[in-house]
Amino acid sequence: MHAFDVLGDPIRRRILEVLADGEGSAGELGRVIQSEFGISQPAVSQHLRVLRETGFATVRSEGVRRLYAVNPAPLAQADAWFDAFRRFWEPKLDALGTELARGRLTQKKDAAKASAHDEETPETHE
Amino acid sequence: MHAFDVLGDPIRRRILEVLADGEGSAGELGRVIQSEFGISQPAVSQHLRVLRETGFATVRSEGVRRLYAVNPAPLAQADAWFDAFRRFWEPKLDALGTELARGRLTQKKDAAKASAHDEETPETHE
DNA sequence: GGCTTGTATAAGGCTTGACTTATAGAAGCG
DNA sequence: CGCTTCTATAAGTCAAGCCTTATACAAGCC
Repeated sequence: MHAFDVLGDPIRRRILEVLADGEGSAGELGRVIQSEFGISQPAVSQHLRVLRETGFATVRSEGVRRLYAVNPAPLAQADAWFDAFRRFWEPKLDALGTELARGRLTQKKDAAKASAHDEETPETHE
Repeated sequence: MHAFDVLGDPIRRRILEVLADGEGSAGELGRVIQSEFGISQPAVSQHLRVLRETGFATVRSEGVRRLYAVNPAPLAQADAWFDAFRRFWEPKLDALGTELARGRLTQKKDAAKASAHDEETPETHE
């Protein structure tokens, strides 16, 4: 599943937005999402699975709870697709400034580490 | 159709990438896409329709040709979704610098104009 | 151990969207 | 005009993904 397919689902986007405020248990997320979208607990759990398996979220167990958190690397990678188009709407910045603003220089290693997951170039075309 | 659903398709992403190098006719695009993905001419035309109808591409007729070009506004808007997560991978910039880098200040009017299209808040949640 | 709470998986139905082939429409040329 | 080129639309098939209900599993408590 490509990154943009993952982000194509409004429920998964919402889950990530909630997680952006800090980690949360499956139950907490479930209550928020169920109240907002009116879907069942298993449906939420299935979305969490997708986020896990595609690397957009990480989990850790704490007692009976499962605590989810945002994993930034795949998000940063998806966002990088827009690089080819930024010149259409961003004011000119010198190259170094742009790199700094984009975080490419300081985050290269992190991106490499985190993308050890998969989804690198799964299809024919990326 | 949400922006990320549009971008979820690898063929549509590829079309936009090709168009990033400048406008091209449906036929030129068709030849590239067909050779790369092995799909039919109508399939390409249908993808072009989606890009047109969602505002990601514009068309103008020139004789018998139909010339497509990138329309940056919806792309910029889709990219803006990542704003909530940039702090995870971007180095700190003072607020003004960030706004400049993002192009929000100088492009606000363009974004407003172009989003007259639709897709603003089509579903219950955005 | 048995109950309760928290979470995940299984199985099946339904919808959506992307493809195909066939065909239509529009512009230019002889 | 009739033919060719370029592009779009129509209709139908098929697969993928998201949902539901039912159920399983895991941890803590009595």
